[in-house]
Amino acid sequence: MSTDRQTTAPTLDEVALAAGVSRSTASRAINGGDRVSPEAQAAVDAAVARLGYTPNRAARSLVTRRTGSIALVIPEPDGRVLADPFLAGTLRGVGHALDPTDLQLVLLIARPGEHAGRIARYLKGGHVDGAIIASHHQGDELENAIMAAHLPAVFIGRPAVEAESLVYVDVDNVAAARRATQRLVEAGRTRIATIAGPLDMSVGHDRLEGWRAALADAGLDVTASADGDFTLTGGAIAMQRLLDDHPDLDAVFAASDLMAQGALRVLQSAGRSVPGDVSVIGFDDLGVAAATTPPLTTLRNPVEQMARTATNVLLDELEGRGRATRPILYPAELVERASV
Amino acid sequence: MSTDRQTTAPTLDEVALAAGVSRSTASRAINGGDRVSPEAQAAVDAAVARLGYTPNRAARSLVTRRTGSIALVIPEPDGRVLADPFLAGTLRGVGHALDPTDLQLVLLIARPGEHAGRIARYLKGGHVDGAIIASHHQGDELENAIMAAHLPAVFIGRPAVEAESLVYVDVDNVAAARRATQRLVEAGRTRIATIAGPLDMSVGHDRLEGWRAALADAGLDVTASADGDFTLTGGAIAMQRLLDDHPDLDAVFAASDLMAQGALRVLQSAGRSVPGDVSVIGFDDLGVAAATTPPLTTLRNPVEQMARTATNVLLDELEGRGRATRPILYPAELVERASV
DNA sequence: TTGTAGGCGTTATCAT
DNA sequence: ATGATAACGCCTACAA
Repeated sequence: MSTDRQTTAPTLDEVALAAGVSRSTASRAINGGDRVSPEAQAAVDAAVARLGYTPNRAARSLVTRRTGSIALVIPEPDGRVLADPFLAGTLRGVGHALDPTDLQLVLLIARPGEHAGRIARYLKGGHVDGAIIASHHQGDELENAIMAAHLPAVFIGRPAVEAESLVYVDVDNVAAARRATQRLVEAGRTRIATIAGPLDMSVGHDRLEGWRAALADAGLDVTASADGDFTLTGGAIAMQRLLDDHPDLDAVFAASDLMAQGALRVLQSAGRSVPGDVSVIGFDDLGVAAATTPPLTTLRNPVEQMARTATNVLLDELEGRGRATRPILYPAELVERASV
Repeated sequence: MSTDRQTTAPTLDEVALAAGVSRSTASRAINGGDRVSPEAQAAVDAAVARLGYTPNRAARSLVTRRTGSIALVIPEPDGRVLADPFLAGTLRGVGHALDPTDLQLVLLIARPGEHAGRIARYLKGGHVDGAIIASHHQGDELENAIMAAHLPAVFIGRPAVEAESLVYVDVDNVAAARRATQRLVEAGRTRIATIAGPLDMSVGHDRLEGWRAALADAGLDVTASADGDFTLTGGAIAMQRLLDDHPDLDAVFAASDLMAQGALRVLQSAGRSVPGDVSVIGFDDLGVAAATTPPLTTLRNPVEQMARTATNVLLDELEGRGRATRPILYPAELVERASV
């Protein structure tokens, strides 16, 4: 009846011994308990509890050829995304979806200024069972790496390279941007500008397209656009440029709240009141929109939801429950505040 | 000379075969190359490159008894931290410090409403070689779990339970808060309130203490304090309460920029101008301080730096390079903007 | 310097 | 239902 601390972690053998069964039976009892007598099962359970046994992941992984972990890839070369509330939501979503799973989340972040080569190599190295790619740019080679490695993966945001085998979850950016712009039209605005996102990302591209489509529908001019980089400063610079080139603009659709916030400041110092002189609509509603002056009317980006779905899709594939073949698109709802 | 794709990853055996050496020699060549002839080394290197060999982590881990991964623990029960730029900086810092290491970062996030039990269990399970604990509350049991498991770990932020064996990196919160408050005194303010952080976290506690100390030094009143939860809303609520209880206040030190921002809004709607009627100082300077109206004077929180240091300290211990025994404290510099 | 042999802790196959 | 036994891929004495 000694209670002395084992210095090394208990092994399956010790559990088996303590339970009075063979190692194989113990193993079965621990994994699902198929073809195990109730008594054996109970004995093993007790032994496990008493010894505080946890299976050795490495050993298990070696034979099952499963690592028990999936990667969350953030190939942002300049670390920008990390400062974005987008990442927080993504992380939370993935984390929650993984909770019941006992799968580990391995975070892969690109170094600043680095191309995604190292990450691609890692992914191909078989270190993870699957991957979720969170934000990525044209030309980062991730798609090819994933296809070459036959690694189960799902993208959050439409990949730059479209291919049958690449599954993704995304916001319906075109429709959302269109809706936002329509809202501006409904408000009686006629000279509607946009601050677009980076054009090497599908988000940037799609939101710009939605804006264009809505203006085309309304028969309005589609020349007033400038692109930012999803940061506050980028938004401010773009706004300034728009103001210079189109001093008569009366509305702005910004592809992110952060950029909208930058725009707000520039408009303010230019003496334009919002929404008096100029209406502004942002995108995301991840915290900053409610905190600006005036609070931003915006589109709610269901990041967390998307991340959860992406993870579940990946899990389905890992469990052999089949794989999604079509993209999954979420709508982004309009949130009315005070900037229109 | 066939170039056909292997469907399974190459093993050490195949590398050895291709290089014309034994498995052990190949192994040595791959791990540091000690006691390997130049020719053998070259042959192995070539084989590795040609085959695209990557050591199987599980197999290696099984024999070395090292997992090759460390955990970043975020035991925030309500997911709040995730929305905070603090996490972004921490992540970046840890990530960078890990770059040259080929150690994996495993992210452990508490589920909402959950106590840290599951995480403690995971840590004790020997799944990681070490841990960095990012933000934690009194009573989350992490300290005990870590001490019991003899797991190398470094806290970012002073742990609630103080113990010799618990090493941590932190901002010198007391000194910083004191400096901020002094600045307010220097500006001629005499009725200086504070919006404190959560008091079950050492940060909250320490910054409050700094504020008290400075006021005591100046012989001023120390009754005007209310605590928030590091969120914008929490800051706003606290500010309102302060205004109700101490309508004559002329300065506020908020323990975070987010809370300061909330305070700013309440002050504004109460018709108090900043910095005309009331001076405000925040804490963190992680993006929001520069974006408020007016821009916040604040204390720069060197999160990324801290995270990097914490990681390096952990790495030192893992490499047997000894362990830090005393806490490492960083100063937080005052950043002058326009709210004082 | 090199190779041989044994073992790390699990799971999986196959008799029993 | 149970229990030997053989991998899984790698590292590391130890012997040559």
